Amino acid sequence: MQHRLTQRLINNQVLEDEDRLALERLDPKARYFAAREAVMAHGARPGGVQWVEQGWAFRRRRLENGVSVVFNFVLPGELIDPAVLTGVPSDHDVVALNEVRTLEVPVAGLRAVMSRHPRVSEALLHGAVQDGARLRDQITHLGRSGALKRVAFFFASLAERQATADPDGSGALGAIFGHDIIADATGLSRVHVSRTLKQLRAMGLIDLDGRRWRILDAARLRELTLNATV
Amino acid sequence: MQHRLTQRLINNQVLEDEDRLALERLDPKARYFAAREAVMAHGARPGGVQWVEQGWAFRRRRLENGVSVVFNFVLPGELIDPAVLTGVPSDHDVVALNEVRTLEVPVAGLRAVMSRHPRVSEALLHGAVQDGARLRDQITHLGRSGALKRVAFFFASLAERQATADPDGSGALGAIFGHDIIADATGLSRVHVSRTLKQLRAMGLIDLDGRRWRILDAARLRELTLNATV
DNA sequence: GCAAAGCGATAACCTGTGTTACGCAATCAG
DNA sequence: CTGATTGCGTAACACAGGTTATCGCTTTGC
Repeated sequence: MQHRLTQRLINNQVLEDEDRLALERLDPKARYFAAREAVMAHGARPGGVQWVEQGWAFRRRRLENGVSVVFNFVLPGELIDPAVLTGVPSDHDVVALNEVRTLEVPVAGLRAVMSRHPRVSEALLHGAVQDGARLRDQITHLGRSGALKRVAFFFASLAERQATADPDGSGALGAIFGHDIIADATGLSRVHVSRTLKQLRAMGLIDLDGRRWRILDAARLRELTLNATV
Repeated sequence: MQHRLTQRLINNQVLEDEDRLALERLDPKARYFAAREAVMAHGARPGGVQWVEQGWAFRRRRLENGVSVVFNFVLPGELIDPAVLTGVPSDHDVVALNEVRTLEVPVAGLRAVMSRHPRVSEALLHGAVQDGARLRDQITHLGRSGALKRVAFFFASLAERQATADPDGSGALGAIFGHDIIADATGLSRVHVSRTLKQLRAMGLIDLDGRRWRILDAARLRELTLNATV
């Protein structure tokens, strides 16, 4: 069976057939999580490498003061936490947004594949580098933009990522989440998120469709965003 | 010659002797940069992988509006930009803080070593994962802490990183930089950075020694910082 | 089916930080 | 040696966004 991890790694165009086969031969074990259940806990050092096969999750860190921060979302095909490959305990938890199915292989197994199939390592490195780029974008917005741009950025990157994972989409996001999560992802208060969402809705960029956010105009959302000089 | 990249990769404890030898056999070429000179430009897709051999650099992104953001510092032994290994153009530039010497090997050369020495890839993956962790810490502070904690965090992480790179240090930082860089790294205005530094100096945590910052109390700085629940 | 809890909207008020402006000292260019 | 530039300190003022509180609607638990 060709699962989502290989699909995604193949997208990065470094894998050859034999690499793919080796990954598939690992025969991963499925795990299921309900919405809001922790797929992996902060501080854990699990013995298996997991990736999302179906559903969405998000990365969150809880602080002593009860404050929490949301980093980004984990979409199908992405590793729950690349850090398990390095043996370092995780620095955040990963929480299921809706019903999530993951696949898991033993760390040792994947490492063995990596050592015999260097392109697999390379592909994982690509993933980690891409992750870094997304985090830098988030830092850029947290540091240097106001509420409207921050929330626009939040939705724009979500829309983009969903588009690559599921190109036929209609703009409705694949998960349901409330203001609190947007607040933690943008560094704003819940009240101010509410004010800002109202604005974005008035501008016709997003809308709430039942309990599900819908992206109405991804291009204009992206324009609102802070853009780097080329 | 054992250079800084191998030293650092060895610190991650994945490399064996043969890996180290392969890296050293690449026979890197030295390059020199003056303070404030760009080691690598945003948008570049260089043919060589560079790492810092001596001196300090920092990562910065300039935006259309003239605003700029500083991500973090590049210390000896660290890659200028892991993205060159993935062929993706760089999303920020890397600027020398003082006199910097880098070493460079052709991308193809390092990739060849990676494919024959899987532990080298693994070590690079470790580095990328560590980088991600640092970026998440920065996001945490930008999103959920005030000016004092942000600036404290800036100095605390600088102090820690310098301590691992150069454990015998006396608290004086290995580079000279002004308020503008602190402002871009913390997402504050220059004026408010000035106010905040005054506070931190009054608290006896840092001090200015000529034009060089000195960390007086790294432990208390770290305590001031936002800490994750374990 | 009802009470309780959760979530979103909105209002009033407060404050941390941005902005603008100016003065001073140190460094630099000629 | 001197004028220009750059970087830091400080003050006055403005405002974006935080905080607290209240209300209504929806969902959840029993």
